[in-house]
Amino acid sequence: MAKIDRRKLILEEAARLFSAKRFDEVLMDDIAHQAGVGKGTIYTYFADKEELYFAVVFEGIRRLNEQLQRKANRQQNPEDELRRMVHAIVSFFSQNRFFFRLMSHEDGKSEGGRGENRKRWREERRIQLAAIETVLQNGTEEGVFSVEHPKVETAVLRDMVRSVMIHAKGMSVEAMVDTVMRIFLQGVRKKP
Amino acid sequence: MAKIDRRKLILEEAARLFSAKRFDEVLMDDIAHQAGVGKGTIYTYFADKEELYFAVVFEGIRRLNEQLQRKANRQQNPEDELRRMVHAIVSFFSQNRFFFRLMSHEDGKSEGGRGENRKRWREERRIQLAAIETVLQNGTEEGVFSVEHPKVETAVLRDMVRSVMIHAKGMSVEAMVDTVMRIFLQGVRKKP
Amino acid sequence: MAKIDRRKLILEEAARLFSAKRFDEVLMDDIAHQAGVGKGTIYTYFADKEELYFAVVFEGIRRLNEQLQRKANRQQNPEDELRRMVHAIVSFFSQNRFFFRLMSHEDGKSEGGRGENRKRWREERRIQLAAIETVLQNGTEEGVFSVEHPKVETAVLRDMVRSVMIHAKGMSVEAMVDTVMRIFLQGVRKKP
Amino acid sequence: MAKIDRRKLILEEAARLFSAKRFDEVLMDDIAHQAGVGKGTIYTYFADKEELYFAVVFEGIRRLNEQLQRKANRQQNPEDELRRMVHAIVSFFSQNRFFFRLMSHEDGKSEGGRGENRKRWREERRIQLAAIETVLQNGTEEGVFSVEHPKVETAVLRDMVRSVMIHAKGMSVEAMVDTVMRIFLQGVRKKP
DNA sequence: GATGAATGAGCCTTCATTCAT
DNA sequence: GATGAATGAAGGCTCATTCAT
Repeated sequence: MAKIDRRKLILEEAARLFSAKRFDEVLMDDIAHQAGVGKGTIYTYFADKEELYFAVVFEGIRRLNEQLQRKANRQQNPEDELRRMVHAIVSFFSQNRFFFRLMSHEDGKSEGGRGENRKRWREERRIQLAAIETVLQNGTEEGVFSVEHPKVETAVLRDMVRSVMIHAKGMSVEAMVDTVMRIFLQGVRKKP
Repeated sequence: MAKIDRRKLILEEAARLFSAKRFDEVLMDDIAHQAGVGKGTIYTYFADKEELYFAVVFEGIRRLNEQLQRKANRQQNPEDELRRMVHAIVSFFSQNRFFFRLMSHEDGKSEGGRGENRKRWREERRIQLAAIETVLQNGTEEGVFSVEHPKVETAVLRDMVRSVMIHAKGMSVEAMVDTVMRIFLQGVRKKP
Repeated sequence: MAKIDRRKLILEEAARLFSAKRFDEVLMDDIAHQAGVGKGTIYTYFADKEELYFAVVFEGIRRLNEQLQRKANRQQNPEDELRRMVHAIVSFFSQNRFFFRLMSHEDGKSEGGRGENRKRWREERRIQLAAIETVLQNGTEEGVFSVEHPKVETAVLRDMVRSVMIHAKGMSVEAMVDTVMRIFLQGVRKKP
Repeated sequence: MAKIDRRKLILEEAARLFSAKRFDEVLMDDIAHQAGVGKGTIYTYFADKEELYFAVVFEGIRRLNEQLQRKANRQQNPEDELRRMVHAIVSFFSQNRFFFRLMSHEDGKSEGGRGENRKRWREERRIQLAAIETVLQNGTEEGVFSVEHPKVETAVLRDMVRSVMIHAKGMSVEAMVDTVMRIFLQGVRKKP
């Protein structure tokens, strides 16, 4: 028993490699070798390099979405719920630097990938942002938040997390969450 | 006279293509063809594909830095100066979607490029952020801003611009600047 | 079974082609095609065109050295032993015109080849000549030969073989051996 | 005045380079640069790289033939005349290592060069060997030499020179001539 | 199912040659 | 005539993909 799940192994090593190098710099050979499987085996689980690549990206998004869904839908004050979600994102990426880098890459690219993936990519991102957006909107309805363009504010929040993670490498998870929340909630303007 | 500057031509078309597709999806043939020069000509100006790629990236950074330097160093109140800089960034990228996408890609990549480029990349980014950071710090000294981690807040601001530009595609430049400034300065927490 | 040895196949066809044309006139495509293998297969066995080229040259030298070693070390009179070796060289090259031409090309070239090959080339040649030199020296000790510069005389003998083979194309192997031996042993001066 | 003869300059540098490297390793750029002329200038004097290459080879042969013709046709004893010719060859090549190497390369090649050059090459070589052959035949008629295959013995003599020059690098011109003459005239068999 | 040797389409790069100055 | 920037045909090499074992 404990039969190794080759698909998962491949996915993990591919994530590690794709996050560290350009698509063309990552060789199927490398992935196979790192995953400890034969090169042909990869093609048992994934149609081609591109499919594997997107499988990696989607897997990352899926896992994060899972975390976000788990943290959301709780009955509590919007600021706390928001903090919980930011915490979930930071935690997730702290433990999955690969996905973090990967998902950053893709953002904003216009082509690449058979439109099929492109489309799914957008959909997954939509789902992810929707989870956060819901919290922002609930907060607005409760008079706690003041958001003018919910979708934009949502994206900005998520990207602030990304930014802090890149530029505050030494910081603890808690400190990063605090920093994001402080800026996002109250801004940097000195209060009287 | 008015001899065509082939180097510039190549750089421009390369920027356009690299911003739209993955590195390996952009063919030297395409670039040459789009730039209306012979394929060999590219190699007169750039050692290889990678060097061209980074030349494009660095050219974008250089131009933006130029804009930022021009807008900064003015004697005025910090909030206005900050707005001017955010405006400069948004304007620049609105007119140079290529560079925008390109510079996003590179951020956060860990390898890729003969370390040489990697190093220079970091340096260029440092210069860019320093221009913004100075404004934030001046504002803090004047008691207008309240920043805890200047470098982080600086990066966050720049990435907020990036985020808004990606997610608020329809918005006017002014509206984008307003959105960024509003969130960055006062946050989304409803004021009493 | 009787699986085809692709490395050998490639080596053989490469020898044939390299001996007939200039290095740059021989295409990797041709070699692959002639050998009946895919182009990529060549690179499974040889790092690049140059390595293949030298592998061919070295293979030729190695085979000839083998022949020479087999013929030498026999207990017999030096003239007969020498004749046996000359015979071995002539026979070998008669059956391997490729190697013959190839090995001639390289002789005397000063650069070319990553020094590594250059060095090995000299070493292989040294071994080859040493086999002949030993016979000359034994003969000298036994008072049968009169050589002043053993290394030079050795090289001259080998090159006489080369010369006869080039310029006496119609001759039988035996006749060529006779011609070489006659000139080398007694010279062309008319004896009284 | 003293207008530089560009054609000669190019020919000289080309000889130097072609003798040191493989045809494909010698770049027209290098030749132009070494000769201190523009790349285009080469094409004013030579149709293409191949023509330049053969012009170099033929120039070498022509010069050597000139030397041989000058030394021959003298009324003197055959051995002395032969020695004078061997001396001429050794001297020539000692001062023109380039041509030496170059002419060695070509010998024995089967293809390469538009048949035109191939043909001329054979012709030039024939002329060269004929000068030596004449002396051998005169000597035979006078009962001084004993040659069975004049053409072969002639070629062998010339190649012995080549061989000694390669393998007795330190030797003086005189010593090389002596060595060649000794072996060619009396052979290495110990006389009683 | 797993494997990796074999494959060849595809692309980067080189460099002989041209031609506007 | 001399030049060298520009050119693109040509070819070495890579690497995703296949398939016999």
